[in-house]
Amino acid sequence: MVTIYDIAKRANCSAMTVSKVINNTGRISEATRKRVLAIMEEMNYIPNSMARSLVLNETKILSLLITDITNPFYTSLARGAEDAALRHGYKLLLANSDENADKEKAYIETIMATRVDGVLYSPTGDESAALIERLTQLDIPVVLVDREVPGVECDMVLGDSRAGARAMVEHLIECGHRRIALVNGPLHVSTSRRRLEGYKEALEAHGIPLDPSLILEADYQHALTSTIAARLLELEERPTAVFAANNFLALGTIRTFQQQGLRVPEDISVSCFDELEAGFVVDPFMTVMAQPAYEFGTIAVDLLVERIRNRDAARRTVMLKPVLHSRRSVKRLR
Amino acid sequence: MVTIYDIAKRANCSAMTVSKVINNTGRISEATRKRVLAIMEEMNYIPNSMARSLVLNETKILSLLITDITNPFYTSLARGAEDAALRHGYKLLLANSDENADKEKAYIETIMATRVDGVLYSPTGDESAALIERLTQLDIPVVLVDREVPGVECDMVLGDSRAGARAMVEHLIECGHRRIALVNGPLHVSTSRRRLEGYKEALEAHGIPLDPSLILEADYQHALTSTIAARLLELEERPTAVFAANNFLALGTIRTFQQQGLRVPEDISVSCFDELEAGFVVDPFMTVMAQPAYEFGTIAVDLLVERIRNRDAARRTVMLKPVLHSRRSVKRLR
DNA sequence: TATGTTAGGGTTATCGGTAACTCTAGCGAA
DNA sequence: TTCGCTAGAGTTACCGATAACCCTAACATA
Repeated sequence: MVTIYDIAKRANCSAMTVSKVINNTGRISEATRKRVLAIMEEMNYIPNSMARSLVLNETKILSLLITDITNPFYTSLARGAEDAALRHGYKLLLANSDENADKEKAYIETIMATRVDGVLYSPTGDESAALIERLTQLDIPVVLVDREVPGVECDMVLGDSRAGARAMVEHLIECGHRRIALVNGPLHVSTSRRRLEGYKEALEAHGIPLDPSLILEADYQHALTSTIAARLLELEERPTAVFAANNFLALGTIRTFQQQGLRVPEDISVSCFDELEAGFVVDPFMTVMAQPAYEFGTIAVDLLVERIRNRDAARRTVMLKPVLHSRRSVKRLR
Repeated sequence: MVTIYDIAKRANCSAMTVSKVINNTGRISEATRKRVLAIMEEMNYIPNSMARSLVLNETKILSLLITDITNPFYTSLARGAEDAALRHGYKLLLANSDENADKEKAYIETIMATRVDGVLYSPTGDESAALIERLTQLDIPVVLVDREVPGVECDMVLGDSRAGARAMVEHLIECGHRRIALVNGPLHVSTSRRRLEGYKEALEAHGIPLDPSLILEADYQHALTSTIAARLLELEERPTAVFAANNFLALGTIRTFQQQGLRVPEDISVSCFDELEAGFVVDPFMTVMAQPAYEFGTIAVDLLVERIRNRDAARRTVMLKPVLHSRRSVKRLR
């Protein structure tokens, strides 16, 4: 591989001169500059960013750690983050923890070893606190995305899960539903807790008593949802509507219902947090509380870059409002 | 940031000893090993992978450059690649060219500067040949994924676009369609060319004359599809079925038809290459020629890792068979 | 007793680049 | 003529880690 020393030799100058040409620093005569540039071109020189980072103590790399790369919410977020990072002159290193704490830990280790300049972090749960702590100890700026972690202080970009959930459940109530189930994510994830809060608030505001048998907890990925959702069908008094805490939970729920011979929304209504199909599907079916995923990414990167520039600035939290899209999966009763 | 020198000082030994403990090389007494390990833990030591890579001339990073991170085909592929890379002890650096040659070039530059050990590369088109050439010149192993490039020799993992397209069009013919349109991707992408071939083969095999007005060319992303698909509706004799060369083209086509008041499949049938909805959608609608995207990723990484280990091995091409999923978007005539 | 071997470690150079400083010729001002 | 300045370079040390080699005490062997 060609180095600046090879260039220097051929150009009859020192490596420092080549470095100065590359970085446009110092005083270099026009003639020398052109000669060096020509030789760099000719020899197909590619700078070694590791050597550079080693001495500059800066990589110009940001890391984005998400929990599910197959979820459109996170891919949109990633695209937003990528676009923003490029705008700021950073590269984006994407990592996917798959909602798995071990994978997450391994990735954090890699991220630290890579000496990235900052991390966009969607933690798998409250136990991620220790990992965030380590990043902070190493003085690596962190912006939490989508999920917060109790006891951890840092910049965050969050959706308003509580208000969103409440609005969705109130929508169901307005559609005439009173027996409304919640298929929630695991409670060690902040979004699940907030969505549960919103659910409870809505019921209470409308004088509907809380029935614990209508509240289920699954994981945020595909696997277990069906067996869990099936419990709703075994209840003496079935719910008329289900609110799922994310898109994949809704999908699993609907599949379960269909396997049991129920039609959605004729027999039972289903709605969820996060967009599910739009953009992917011919005729969007699901009533959702959509989040501006792309903006999650861009805003988080903006915060992160500012934080890198100024580590002492006040901590900020940006709260993004979700939007209700009323579609066909919810039936209006009577 | 803590270095091995800091550890060494505290442990009363040389940096080399610390390095040996970390890498399990050389001879170190059990007592010293434990002492060093304890101090590393205590001081929160994180190795600097750049310094390491610099001297070892190896990064243990693979790069995956795809053209559209919002397309489920590529996210599945990415997950496969990630899993396989982790299995082999590599990290995966994900980059998204967005079907944009400039972005692609910039990413290739970054990839080279990062000195990754290998590249999984889905090129934006035939013009990518020059970029691949540069990678090869720098002796960076490349595996092409999904798309080949004329004149470029390297390992490849491809889908059988020709056979898949032919089988799909023959399926349409069996369903009674004879006037079948092709909404194709740009012809500077190899998959478009192969799908066009398959389309022609199928027609010819069944004695159906080729009508050039039924062959359209759009880009593989969302933007222009609608205006292009609209042309089909202006024809004197409309097609009864459309075969779209990828999932997003199909989506744009269907949207266009619906905006014009046509129903799919009652008024016109639509099918496409690549899975569109499965996994994302309640009730998959589209008849598709699905590709094993996840396997594209794992196999490509396997090839790449083998290539890294043995640069002189014979070049290999793996061809993956697509599978027809017949669903509701295609109507059986008569 | 002399020599060889080995465990357990240390020295030094190097990877590719950059910061901070130094050097020198040529020119202008005093 | 002498001093000082400046344009246009070059020197040196260092970033953090590792390879390759070197060193020494202790013990075994001839």
